[in-house]
Amino acid sequence: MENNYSNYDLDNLDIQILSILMNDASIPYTEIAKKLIVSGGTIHVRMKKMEELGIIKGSNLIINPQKVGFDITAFLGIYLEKGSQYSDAVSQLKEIKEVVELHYCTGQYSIFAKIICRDTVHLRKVLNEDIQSVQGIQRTETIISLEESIKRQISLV
Amino acid sequence: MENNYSNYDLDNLDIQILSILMNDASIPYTEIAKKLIVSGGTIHVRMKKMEELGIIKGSNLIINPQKVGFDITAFLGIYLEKGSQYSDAVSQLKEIKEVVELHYCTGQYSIFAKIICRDTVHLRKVLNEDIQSVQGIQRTETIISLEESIKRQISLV
DNA sequence: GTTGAAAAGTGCTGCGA
DNA sequence: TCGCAGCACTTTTCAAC
Repeated sequence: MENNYSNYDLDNLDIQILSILMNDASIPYTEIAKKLIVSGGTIHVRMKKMEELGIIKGSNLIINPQKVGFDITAFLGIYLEKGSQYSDAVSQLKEIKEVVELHYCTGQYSIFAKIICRDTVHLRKVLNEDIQSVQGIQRTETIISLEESIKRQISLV
Repeated sequence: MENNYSNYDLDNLDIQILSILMNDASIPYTEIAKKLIVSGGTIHVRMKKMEELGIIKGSNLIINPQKVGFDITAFLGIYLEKGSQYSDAVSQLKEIKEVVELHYCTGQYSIFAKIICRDTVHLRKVLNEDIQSVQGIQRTETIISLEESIKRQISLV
């Protein structure tokens, strides 16, 4: 695994290419090339470089979870019995497919998770059965999202 | 804007196409067609249908924020003076580029936000200057992520 | 709704500057 | 290191099933 950190030597062109593709990965290289006034080959070389450096981790399709029947987003603050149980708890939480994001945190919670469920019945099942059976968890606090008003990537410029 | 909700009549083929592309949007239709034993044209028709229905919201390039110099992820619980100030606060928070996710919530916080910053200096500037200048905010609680252990999409199957 | 193949457009590679 | 041109591949379209 490559080391994290470091800005490398991303120049302005690299940043602009990323900025465009971060919002829509389906834009063709030739169009980006026209917009930035370089050749398509240059875009290709830059992208390849950034892929090799691990700056680009891939691409994914964004779907509307509500439209495929997943209607509830919740955040879960998790208190662990002991901090040392973190990695154990994580590997158990990874098995729960509804957990889409998980952070090791400062502050009141040891672990902070984002989960997406179909409906209230589904959420209750995940909270009461799946989460509660993870060893090392003392107790949890649930915050339910009633509306996701912003969802975007960081702005590089 | 199309109405949200409803499962539509996504059949098994639609679900499987989405499942593949959600993890890697660069896989060619022809390859998906081979895997699911249908023609490339069918994949194309299904994708077009799902795009028109608003199920697919686009695609994006996943970048490693640390490698482009964004090293700190934080969650922000925001208390509003009055609940009625929500939409006003949201439009002001939208202007802060470091805010990448924002939810209207139940529970102790009115608003829950995710922000990504370059370093501690940058974070302090966002918290003390940008967030504090938003009208209607009473106080905030900050949770800093020391490690993102899981980051994925929902599993449709 | 699906298929298969033709047409159009894009990505990739090597040579030259 | 960058740009250009040719080849391979993909997406898109469409007539036929």
